[in-house]
Amino acid sequence: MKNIKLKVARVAKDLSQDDLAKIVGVSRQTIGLIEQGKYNPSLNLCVEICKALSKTLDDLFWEEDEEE
Amino acid sequence: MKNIKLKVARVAKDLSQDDLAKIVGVSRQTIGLIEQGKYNPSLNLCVEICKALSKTLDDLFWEEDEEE
DNA sequence: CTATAATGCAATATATATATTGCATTTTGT
DNA sequence: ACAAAATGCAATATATATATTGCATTATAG
Repeated sequence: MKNIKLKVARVAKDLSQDDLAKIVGVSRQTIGLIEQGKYNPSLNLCVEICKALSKTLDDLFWEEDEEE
Repeated sequence: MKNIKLKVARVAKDLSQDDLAKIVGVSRQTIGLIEQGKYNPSLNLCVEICKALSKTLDDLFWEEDEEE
């Protein structure tokens, strides 16, 4: 499923996908695909994204009820 | 770094690595290596582990200050 | 309305998470 | 002390996250 919370947190910091990608050291596509829910990032990448956006894992990546 | 919180949460539920592995649908080695901090699980796997242990991502996988 | 930036999408290539098997070592129960 | 279970470790194989490039589309600024 799409990760709206991530997108909101990113735009709240006035960052483009490309900006965030550079900060956390991945490609723009990776950020885009994560926001679109098209894949399953690694824990380390999630943590880096959280730090870049001043959030925690639960803030951005925890869904109370998830379907696949 | 080793994930002590994961190990503690697992033994608190009286589960072996193999038990937990079966519940979340991965191999025993995968659980063992995550506990030893020898790799970087996917977000989906982290979420499944959390659910199996009645914890959240922040409970098991968030470290306030991490070094690599 | 037009230029530019931001995002989506597709294809191929690479790195790495995960599976599998087998065995060694440690831990636990009796 | 012994048996059984739990864990660690190593090698090879596979699936998939991620990189890279290029182009199409959508949003934003002038």
